[in-house]
Amino acid sequence: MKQETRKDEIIRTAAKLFKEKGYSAVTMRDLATEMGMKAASLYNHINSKQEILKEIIISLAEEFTSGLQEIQKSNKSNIDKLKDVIELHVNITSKNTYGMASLNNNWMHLKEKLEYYLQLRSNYEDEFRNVLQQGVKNNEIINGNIEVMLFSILSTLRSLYLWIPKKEDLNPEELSQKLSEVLINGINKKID
Amino acid sequence: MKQETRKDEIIRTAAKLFKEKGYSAVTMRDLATEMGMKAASLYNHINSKQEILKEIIISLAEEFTSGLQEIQKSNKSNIDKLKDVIELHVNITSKNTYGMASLNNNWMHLKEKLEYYLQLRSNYEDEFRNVLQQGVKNNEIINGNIEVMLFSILSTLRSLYLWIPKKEDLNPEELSQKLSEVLINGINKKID
DNA sequence: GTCTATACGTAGATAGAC
DNA sequence: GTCTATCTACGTATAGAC
Repeated sequence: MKQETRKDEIIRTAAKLFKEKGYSAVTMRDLATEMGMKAASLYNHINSKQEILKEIIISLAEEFTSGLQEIQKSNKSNIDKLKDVIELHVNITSKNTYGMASLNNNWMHLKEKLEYYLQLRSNYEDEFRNVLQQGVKNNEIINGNIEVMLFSILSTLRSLYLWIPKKEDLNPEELSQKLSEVLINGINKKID
Repeated sequence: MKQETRKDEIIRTAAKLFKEKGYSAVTMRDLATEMGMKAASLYNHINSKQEILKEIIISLAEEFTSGLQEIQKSNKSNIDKLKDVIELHVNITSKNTYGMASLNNNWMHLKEKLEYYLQLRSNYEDEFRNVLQQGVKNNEIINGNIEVMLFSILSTLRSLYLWIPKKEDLNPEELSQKLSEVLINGINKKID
C-alpha cells in the first residue's frame, strides 16, 4: 500500500463530488473548498479538471479489464466464472464507490481518452457475453435470450455503487454470495 | 393524443441532450441550436432551464407512482404483480428513454421539486419492497435477502433506458416477458 | 415568436508574490 | 505549496426591436 499523495487526495475528493453532482456541475472552486485550499493551488498537483476525470475513470476501467482477463484464464465452469465476475464487481466497487459513479455517468466528458474508454467497455461486454454463451453451449445456462441476461446482470453490477454505501451491514463476501444466488437462480420459489 | 406544443418539443429535445451530456453540461445555446433558434427565443416558451428539468422528471416520477398504485390494487399473486411492475417500467421507458436518463441521473439538480421527487422515489421503493415481502410471506418468492432482490431487480429496470434504444428488435411485450423470465427464474439451467 | 444586444455572474486556468 | 489577482470565455436570463 503506497501512501496517498496530495494528488491522490484531490482525485479521491473530486470523485466524491462528481458522484454527488456530476462532473460538469463541480467547479474547481468547489473542489478546492472541499480540499481546504484555493482553486489556483490545485494546479500545483494536477494539470486540469479533465486530467482528474481521466485518472478516475481509466484506472477503474483497466482494473475491470485485467480482472476479467484473469477470470477468463481459469478452467472453471462458466457459472463459476460468472460468480467470479460478480465478485470482481463487488470488490472493485466496494473499494471506490465514488469513482464508480464517474465511470458510469461521466465517461462522456472524457476528451482524449474517450475512444480508449469506449474500446475497453466494448471489449468488456464482449468478454462477458462470451461467458454466457459458453455457459449455454455447455448446458450450464438456460437457452434464453443472451442479450436480456447480459443486460440484466450487467445493469445490476453497474449499479452497485449506488447501493453498497447504503447497505454497509453486508460485507463484500456476503454480498457477492447473495447476489450470485439471486442473479443466477432468480427469486422464484420452486415447488418442493 | 394531444398535439405537441412548441414547449413540449423543447422539453423533448432538452431530454435528448440531457441524456447525452447531463443537465449541467447542456447550455441553453446548445438547446436553441438543436431547436433551430436562438437561446433568447426559448424563453418565450419556458421560464428557465430548471423548469425544463422539472417537467421531464416529475411527470415521469408521477407516472411510475400512479402505475404502481394501480398494480397494487389488483388481487393478483405477488409474482404476477411483479410481472406487471416490470411491464410498467418497460412501457414507460420505451416511450421516453431520453427522459428516463434525467430521472435517473439528473434529479439532484432539481431545486424546488427536489424534496417532492425524493418522496415519490422513496415511496415507490417501499411499495416495491412490499410486493417482494408479501411474495415471501405467501410462499411465492424464496426466503432470501429482500434488499438484494429489490436492488437487483430495480437496478435492472432503472437501466432499461440505456438498453432499449440499442435493442429495437425486441418490442415492449416480448421484452417484458423475457425480462420477467430472467429476473424471476434466473439463468440457471435446472437439471431435468 | 424570433431576433440582436447585452447584463451579470462564474467557469477553467495562469502569473507571479511569498 | 499556497496565496491574490486576473484573464478570457461562456453560462442563464432579460429588454426591446421587428
